[in-house]
Amino acid sequence: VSHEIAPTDLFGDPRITAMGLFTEAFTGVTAKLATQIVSHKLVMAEFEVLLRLSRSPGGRLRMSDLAAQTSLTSGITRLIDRLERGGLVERTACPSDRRGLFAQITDLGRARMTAVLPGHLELIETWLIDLLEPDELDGFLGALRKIRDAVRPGASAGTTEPAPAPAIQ
Amino acid sequence: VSHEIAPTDLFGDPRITAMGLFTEAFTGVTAKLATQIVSHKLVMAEFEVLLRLSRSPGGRLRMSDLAAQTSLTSGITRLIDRLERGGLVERTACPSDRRGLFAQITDLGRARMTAVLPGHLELIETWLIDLLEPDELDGFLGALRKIRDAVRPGASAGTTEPAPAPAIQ
DNA sequence: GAAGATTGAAGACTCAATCTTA
DNA sequence: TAAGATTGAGTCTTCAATCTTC
Repeated sequence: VSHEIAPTDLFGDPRITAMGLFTEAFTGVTAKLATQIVSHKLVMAEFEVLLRLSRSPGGRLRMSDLAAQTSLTSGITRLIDRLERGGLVERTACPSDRRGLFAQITDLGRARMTAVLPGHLELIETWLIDLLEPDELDGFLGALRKIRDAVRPGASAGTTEPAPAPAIQ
Repeated sequence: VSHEIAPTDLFGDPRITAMGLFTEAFTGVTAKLATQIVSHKLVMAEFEVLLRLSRSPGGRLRMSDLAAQTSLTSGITRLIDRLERGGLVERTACPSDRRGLFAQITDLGRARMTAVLPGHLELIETWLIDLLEPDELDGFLGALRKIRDAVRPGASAGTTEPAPAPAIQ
């Protein structure tokens, strides 16, 4: 990109700058959202789980599906423990496979989400949507989709389409 | 299936989808980078600290500056403890203010970074740069810069004047 | 009193081992 | 034997309290 930078200057590489921008923008927005979520007695990971359950048919998902979809690779058991202790989710048996368990959102859980979401959406609007011109936003989301599809093949199932593809790696 | 979404459907709001895309893309890229960093006996936060030290004049920064710049709000002391135990950084006194301490990268620390960075840069190229067309990348980085400047005023030190802090959270 | 940094305690995450069921 | 889920041990993070220096 730039001819003025010596090829041995690893630390000043523009790719580092690009990734740094990605990190600072994302963690900055996330910090805004986290503050509001915490004010409703939830942490980010709990909010994420409740949101996915809210959007799932029947308000429930298998523990293993939650583990695959969220960033929590192995901590999902104790996260559901905490939510269950607070009455926001319930564990229910899976009839077709007795190894499996559903995490099911409760009425209290839905009420909590209904309380959190309006403010949450406003913050997304303020710190993401409103900062960009309409076509700039389109380009931004298009780029994110390309990246997401590349780094997380098969992850487009839970967000827009209810069709759950069997996870193949 | 294309039908209108009811205005009261909080859970299906497109703003949720936009933020979800942001999250999945970022965490997906980060996961790729983390794997390579771990293979060099570092974790992401340690790599971040060493990178900042590498890019700083004299290879050193105040503990408080590191705490402010990274996502570690209060854990910087123990992170430097670990790096110092591994011989990658050293604590040195700050002559002008005896309350302060510098974290200084060692030769061993620089060598470690020199070993990690080429592969790191390749991964950024593969999972971020190469996925986008040149002008698409420009637009993407421009959008990230706008967002970063809004959510982290003052983080773009040296480029432009720091923006005034927003009045409300 | 306030800022820079460290410490202890509590909570959360990760990894491997374990248990049950397919 | 493999998959879904839980558990225990160790590590890391967070929060408030503390100590030193400004």
